[in-house]
Amino acid sequence: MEHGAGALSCKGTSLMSKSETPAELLIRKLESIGELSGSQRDALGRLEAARVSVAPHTDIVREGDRPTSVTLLLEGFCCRYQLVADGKRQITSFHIPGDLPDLPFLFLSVADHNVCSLAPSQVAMIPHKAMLGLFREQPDVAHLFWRGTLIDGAIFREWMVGIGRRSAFTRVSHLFCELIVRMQAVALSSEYSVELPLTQTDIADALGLSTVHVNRTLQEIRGAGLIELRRGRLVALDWEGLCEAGEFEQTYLHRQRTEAV
Amino acid sequence: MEHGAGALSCKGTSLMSKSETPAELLIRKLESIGELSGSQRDALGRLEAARVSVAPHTDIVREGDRPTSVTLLLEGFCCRYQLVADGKRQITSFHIPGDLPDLPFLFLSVADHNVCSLAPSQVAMIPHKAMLGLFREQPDVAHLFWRGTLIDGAIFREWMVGIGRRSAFTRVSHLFCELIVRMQAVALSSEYSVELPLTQTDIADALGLSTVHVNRTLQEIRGAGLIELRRGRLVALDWEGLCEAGEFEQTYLHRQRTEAV
DNA sequence: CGGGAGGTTGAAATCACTCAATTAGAGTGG
DNA sequence: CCACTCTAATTGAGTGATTTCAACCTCCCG
Repeated sequence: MEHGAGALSCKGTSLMSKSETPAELLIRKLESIGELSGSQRDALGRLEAARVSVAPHTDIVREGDRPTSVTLLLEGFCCRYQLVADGKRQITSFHIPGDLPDLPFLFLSVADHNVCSLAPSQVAMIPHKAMLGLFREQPDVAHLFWRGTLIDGAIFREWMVGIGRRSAFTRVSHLFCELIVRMQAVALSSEYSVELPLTQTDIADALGLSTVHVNRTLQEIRGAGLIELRRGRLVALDWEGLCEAGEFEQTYLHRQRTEAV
Repeated sequence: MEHGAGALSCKGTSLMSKSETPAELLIRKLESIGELSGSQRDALGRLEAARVSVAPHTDIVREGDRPTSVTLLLEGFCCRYQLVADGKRQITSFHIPGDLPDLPFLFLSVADHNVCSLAPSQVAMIPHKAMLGLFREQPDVAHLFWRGTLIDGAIFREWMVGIGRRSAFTRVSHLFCELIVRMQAVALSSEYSVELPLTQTDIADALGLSTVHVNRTLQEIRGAGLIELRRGRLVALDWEGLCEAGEFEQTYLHRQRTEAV
């Protein structure tokens, strides 16, 4: 891991896909789920943060940890996961740039699950103290972050419904719909095409399926002409059809507005 | 539904199991997951609230609603649930007295799931305005409520792990462990015995199983001498064994302390 | 041009579901 | 107090979705 401390508003390095600062990304994310005033944006810009590169498949938080800072994903992809007795893995969420996967530990203190990177990633680490200071200064910003964690919860519930009550075909389609909409919201998609560095094993562990079955299900979805998925790129060839196949209703994502592609 | 407005601190009616006010219950709940100062307790006591009786199997919130108050469950039992295309139901959480099942809609505005009672229940309805006023006055209390919703999220994740990766036997055992610990935390259990007004269909819908399979699994768990379950009362005959069978680790519940029985 | 991770395939096994009755229990009204 | 009724629990049999196991293929990367 390379470290680099500094203000969250420092300019992005060459690795940033756009010349955008971490603060700008965070603001964009928050504005995709609510509204910010000028002074609130300013306060967010003053957050201190350390910038870190994370190799793929590296744990960022481990069960039992007591994190002292919050991780803002700048680039890449990561997930939350838990392991069960016999070694099986359940991925409980995927995270894209703009997400704060370990924000819950700001108030839960001790980590009850793991967070790890799935692709080479860049993150900004914001000390808990800085977050709490921001919340004291701007309580409404705290409420917006809270809203963010509540949307996380809504996504958990939606996944639960999928794992518990939907067929493999529906589940996989639904996941793709969700990821596309979420990535659109932070402008990480061109049309209905997104970069998706997931293995079939990752998808299986997220949806409570076996790899073999995910493989066969993907072939079905491809066969229905709904998607194309190769080399880490997912394209929805038939968005309407994919939504229908996934029984996807995006209300649970609680977008303020969906940004045009 | 009978209505009755008044301060949240008004004395409970005859139906209250203990002569405890709604505010006292709420304080007890919050203190099971964190700490409150005297002035914070006072502020909680000043919350205005309307008291309502709810018949069993009555929806309290419906998908698409825009609630304007928060529901504090005083007595009884309720759950969150979602329906899928073919009519199947997934219960995403169970709620016991002290819980605020629709708190998320304070910040999400539009309900993305349903909340309904499973038993005859008493609730206190606290206007959103009153909650927001409390949060303005006592930001740390807001953080404690936030912590509560984060624990909700942790429970969602744990359920996801169960539904996705654990056997029916483990899942059912785990659910019982969780409910017993949660009810102990608000002193609703005597020893390892709790009132549990759930049908096998409810359990099935919560765990992503069929009723038939739940029935057979219960027989197995009973057969192993771990529990007794009749007429709405669950008794853990072998607590250690039940925890082991359910692979139950209670860290995810993030108790401040576990109250003695 | 290996080597390795990830993807694909086939066949057999199984957990859990569906369907369809049957039984038990709690509440109701005569 | 007993039929009646409705809901919940239970049982058996047959089915099916998904898993497991094990092999093989493919593509990327050094």
